[in-house]
Amino acid sequence: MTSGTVGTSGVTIRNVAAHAGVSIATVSRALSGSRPMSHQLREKVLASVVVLGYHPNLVGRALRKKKTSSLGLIIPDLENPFFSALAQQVSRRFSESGTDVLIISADNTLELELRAVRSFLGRQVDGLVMIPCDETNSGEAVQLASARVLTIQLDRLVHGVDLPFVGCDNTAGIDLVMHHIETFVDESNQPVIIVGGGGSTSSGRERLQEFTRHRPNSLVFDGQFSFEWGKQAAGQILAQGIKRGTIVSTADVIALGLTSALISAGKSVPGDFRVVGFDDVGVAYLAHPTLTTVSQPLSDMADSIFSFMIAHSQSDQVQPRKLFSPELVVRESSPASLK
Amino acid sequence: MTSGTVGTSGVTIRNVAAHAGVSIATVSRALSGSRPMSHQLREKVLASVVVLGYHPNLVGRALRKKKTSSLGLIIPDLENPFFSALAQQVSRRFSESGTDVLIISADNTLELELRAVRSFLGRQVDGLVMIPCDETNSGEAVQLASARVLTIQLDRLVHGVDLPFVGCDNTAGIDLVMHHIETFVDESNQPVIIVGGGGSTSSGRERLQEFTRHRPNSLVFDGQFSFEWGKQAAGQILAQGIKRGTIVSTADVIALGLTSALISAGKSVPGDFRVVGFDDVGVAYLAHPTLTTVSQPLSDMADSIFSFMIAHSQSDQVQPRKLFSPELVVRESSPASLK
DNA sequence: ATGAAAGCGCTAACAT
DNA sequence: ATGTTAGCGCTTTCAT
Repeated sequence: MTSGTVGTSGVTIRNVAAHAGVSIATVSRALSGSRPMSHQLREKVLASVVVLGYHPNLVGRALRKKKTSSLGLIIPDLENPFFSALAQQVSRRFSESGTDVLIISADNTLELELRAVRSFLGRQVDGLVMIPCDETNSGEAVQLASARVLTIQLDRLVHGVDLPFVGCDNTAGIDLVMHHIETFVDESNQPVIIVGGGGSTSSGRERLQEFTRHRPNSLVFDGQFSFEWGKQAAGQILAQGIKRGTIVSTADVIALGLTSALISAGKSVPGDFRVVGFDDVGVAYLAHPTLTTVSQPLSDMADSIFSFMIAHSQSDQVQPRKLFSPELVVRESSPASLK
Repeated sequence: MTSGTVGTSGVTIRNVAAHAGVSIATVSRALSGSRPMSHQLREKVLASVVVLGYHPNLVGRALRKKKTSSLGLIIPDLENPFFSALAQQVSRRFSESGTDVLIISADNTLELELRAVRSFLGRQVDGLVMIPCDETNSGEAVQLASARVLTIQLDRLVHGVDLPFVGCDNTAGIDLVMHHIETFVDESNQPVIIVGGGGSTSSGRERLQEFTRHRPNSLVFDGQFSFEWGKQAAGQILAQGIKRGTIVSTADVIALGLTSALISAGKSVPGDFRVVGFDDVGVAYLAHPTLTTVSQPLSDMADSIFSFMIAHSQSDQVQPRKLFSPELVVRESSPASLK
């Protein structure tokens, strides 16, 4: 091989040093600005960098500095629009400050989630943000992570582990929904029906519990956080001969499935069935009818994660759980009017 | 500090070697199985690994092996459901074979896209898959990437760079749509209107071109790939006093925005306006009415990327562009019936 | 079959 | 202000 023209480049700091006629330390300093140096020499080095097309090997740098300027983000499912939106906010917030956010999807699998944790730990990320897959069974993954790197749980809290958490005040969110219903719904005409997303995540469970606390005698259908379950639930409701109701669900993806199936079955929303969601995902306002739902302050949550990561890397105080207050967004599927 | 109980662990291969009373080379071999060794010794080493809670430092390994067992995936926008679905498929395919897929969102910005490329190159990913942001201006990022690592463009082709590409046969997709229209639509009653997603991406441009080739005299509205643009386009169409039509759009996100705005304005879909999308994103079948659209074989595309990456790392043959044939999915927004 | 030692690319002491 | 050198954690020759 003559001179690396193509392929995996392979031009190192040593090549740059040789080309510029300086030591490798000088090259390093010219790039980082970690020490004062003559302007002239710096220019010379920078010129060589450009000529040779040098790009620093971040692996070498990371090994030496024990720092990667990266944050790992593990999400259960890329296709859930709520998680995507959350990921986008976190990405944006850290990008602004020069930290690369690397995302791995756990594909709703505990095995892949654990592997993602191992991968990120091994790759020496400076911090880890995870939306755990499961309230109890993600414990191993979360514990492992937090024992080795600054870790924060997002949206879902794993049972029994006392670790930093940023999420939404689910109880308050449900209370907003119930207040809306008590104000605008004739429940003798459209009784409350609850459709949950399963008890395997904290947010799912908390929301479901608060609903049943308000309406202990209401019908409850419980399944997963998916469009598909929403469709099935609608089928089950109709199969029971129910003709009218106010269906409150613990996630927009469920609510959208519900609405879709109800309308396909010839029902009117909100005429026959009112439907209320939770999360305010982007498509909620595109649905027909547009979806009444609970909106979470995603951007504030991302800010909070960022602040915590910064603060913690300096001092060593524990972070309690940080809950953000959601807001009710009233749209067509359950309007602010009687009937 | 006494003995690392908490924090960034920091137990290295050397600690394991000391604990097991062997050399670090032996530990390495016990873990990798790269050389035959006595069963007894291996067990001893593995026991120490467990006792000490050792996890290999992948940064050290990568520096030495010049291989990271990771694939970089750059997507323009996490919140676009089509990209999310594509990312999920790619993730799944590579995960199965032990390669970690790390995702960075470019947040629809050329600057962030370039930074993502630099980041992945610096982190020495074994391969890079990118859905470029822009047909022409992503050239720098794609060129840089491909000069240093095996890179493949997904879904969108950057103009003028001759690099591996996996995508959909957009022309064929539009032809399917036009054939559907010619078969089932009375165009004197519902004339074709075209709503594009802008000319800055290859798929957007190709689809638009093929539409206008079929119907050179049709009205054309061009914007971006977003729900919001779909809503605006509907407003523009109605503002021109148009009462009926067959609106073909170059992406589902646009079609969903269109449908939403049309129905809000009191129009019937497909009665007044038929609407056809492209991509078949998950929510397309939840919309009201459900969306007639062109479906891409995402899983096959992911397989193709995987095969190519494997093949290329062995031989060195060039990969031509790989185009997959889409299928038409007929739903309610433009049914297979006249009127 | 096992150990000793070199070295991947980089930064940070430590010299000068 | 600049150069020399040690060493981050790991794999892989090269010895034995």
